[in-house]
Amino acid sequence: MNYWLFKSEPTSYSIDDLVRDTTMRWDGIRNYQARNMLRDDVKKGDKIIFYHSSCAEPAAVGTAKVARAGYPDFTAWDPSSENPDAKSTPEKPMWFMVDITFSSKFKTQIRLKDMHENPRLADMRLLQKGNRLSIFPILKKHFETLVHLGAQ
DNA sequence: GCCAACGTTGGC
DNA sequence: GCCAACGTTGGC
Repeated sequence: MNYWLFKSEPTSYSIDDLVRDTTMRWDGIRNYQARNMLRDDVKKGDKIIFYHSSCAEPAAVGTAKVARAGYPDFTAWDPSSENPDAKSTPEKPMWFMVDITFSSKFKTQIRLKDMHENPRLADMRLLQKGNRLSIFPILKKHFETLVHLGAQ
């Protein structure tokens, strides 16, 4: 069992969209580090912190779980998709995606600035300088701390 | 393999 | 809108 943090811009896809959809495809990732994790490391049943980025109040807003482990991101070879990439083909897929399912929406969202003030979260990758990956692993204690704070 | 130019992310 | 911190591209 691994734990992850997934970033999403709420104007594109928010926790409320996930509440509505229940399950969604996490597609369109076009970064090799993130791709490698989606392909090799994100497993069914893994737990996810859903995080809103690039918005007025960046914050962890809920949890989800992996419904389907990595499989080829077919939006890459669909020219009409939002993130087409002609270098990826059905025969040789270059990009991967996973499916995630809604688990919970936090009673209180945990703002980025609050995370910075919590010593238990100090070593979380989200808070490291220069972090720009859209998904990355976190520790169990990070997940549990965020869930605990979100329930208050 | 090096590195400059460029593009993107994301907090502020 | 600004800017730091990347990642990617492409000439050499």
